[in-house]
Amino acid sequence: VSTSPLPSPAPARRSRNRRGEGDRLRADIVATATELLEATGSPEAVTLRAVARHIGIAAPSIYAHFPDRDAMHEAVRDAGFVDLIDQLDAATAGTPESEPVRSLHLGCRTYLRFAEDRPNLYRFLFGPEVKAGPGTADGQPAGGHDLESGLRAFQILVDGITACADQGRSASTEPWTDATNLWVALHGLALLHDCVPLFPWPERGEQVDQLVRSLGRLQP
Amino acid sequence: VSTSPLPSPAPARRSRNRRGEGDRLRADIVATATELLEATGSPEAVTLRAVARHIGIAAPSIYAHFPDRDAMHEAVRDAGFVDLIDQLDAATAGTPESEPVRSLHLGCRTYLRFAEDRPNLYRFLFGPEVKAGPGTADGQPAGGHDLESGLRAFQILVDGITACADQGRSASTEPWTDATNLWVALHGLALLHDCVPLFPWPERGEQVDQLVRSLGRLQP
DNA sequence: TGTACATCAGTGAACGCGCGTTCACTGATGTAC
DNA sequence: TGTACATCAGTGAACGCGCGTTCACTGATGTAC
Repeated sequence: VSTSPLPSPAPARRSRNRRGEGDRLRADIVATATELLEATGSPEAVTLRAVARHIGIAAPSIYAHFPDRDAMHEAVRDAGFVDLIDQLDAATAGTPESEPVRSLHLGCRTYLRFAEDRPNLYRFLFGPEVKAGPGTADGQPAGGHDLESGLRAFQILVDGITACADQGRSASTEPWTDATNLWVALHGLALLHDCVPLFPWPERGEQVDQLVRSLGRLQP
Repeated sequence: VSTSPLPSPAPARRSRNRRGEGDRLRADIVATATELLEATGSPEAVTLRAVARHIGIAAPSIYAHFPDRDAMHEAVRDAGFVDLIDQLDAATAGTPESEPVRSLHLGCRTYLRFAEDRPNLYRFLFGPEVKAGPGTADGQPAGGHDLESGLRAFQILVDGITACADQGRSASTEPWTDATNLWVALHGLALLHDCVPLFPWPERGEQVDQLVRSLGRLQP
């Protein structure tokens, strides 16, 4: 019926895990839920039934690994943050300490490439989870979920600017504040880019570099 | 059952419009749908039935004014953009041409206040609408919806920076590019602020001013 | 002034759907003796 | 080596729900004559 790769259920039925390997299904669930999210862009489409269909299991099987749908979503978010931080770590780990400017640019470009490559996942990671009280229909952004993970990624940015300032390559006197501004700008760029694609955007790499220079107060 | 103001349906039944005033229901639908969106933060919660419940009409009555649910959502978006642009126009219209810097700051602060006051609406305005082909489950950001409206709001920013540059208050040589950077930063600030409220944010007004100065290349 | 009638602004019941979740179950896999 | 049995990794049917949408309808409001 559908020709797109993911939303059509897997044809074959998944073979049952051997004893003691039940946790493999958990990993499959998170991976499939993530793919589904990336393909559809909407968390509401990542239902227990849809995930089960694509894996080739019965829907109730998910309950062995997650208490409910929200827990599954949270697992997707957690795994996504791990991916993001891994990529940032990998990108900045390769650069020598003697080149903090290059390292900072690299980090920011990597951040943006992640958001560019996986826009729907990125939006989900930083999107607001509405948590509604039982029986109530009103929702407030939960906020603070994964604050730890976010702060860890953010610290990379602060360290980058600090390193530049230490070597006289940046005029920043408040790296934390400047890093905040830079993060904010990268976030906005990532989201607006894939939300208003028809806008006459400047060349992307150049725009990132410009933001890094301006907000990181890099010397010309 | 619920104590929150909106999600509990209106108690009384709405009195029928007089003849020739059927369009008043349309306005009520858009207003109620907008309120519902702002209260819940999730477009999925803005269902035909929920809107009808709160107005005090039967759900099928909506079909006299909108062909389907998506059309209702689009009307909410359109009305939201009108609100935003009205506020921006009002804010900048009051400042004299001799003070372009103040005008630019005012415009940006107004933009951000809108996003701060109505975060769920703002996120919806600039959020991606996924349009799925019939029968298919995959979604791509529609993009380009309301590009006109967006460009009109954006032009205010470009004009602001140009005016500053004309009077030697900004070092910008490419107002369009600089306005893009500024818009991106404002957007990111608006979204991150209400999505990660636990982050130790700098004072908001100051942060906006800093972004305007840096990205608008204002002279100290 | 009276009255038949068109139309406007809706209503109420019903449909089929996919969803989250529950429940009792099943059958292969490994283990104790 | 054989076998009873516990447990692991799930299954299949069913529930109640809210949803978008359809359909035939209704009753007040205004209008033509």
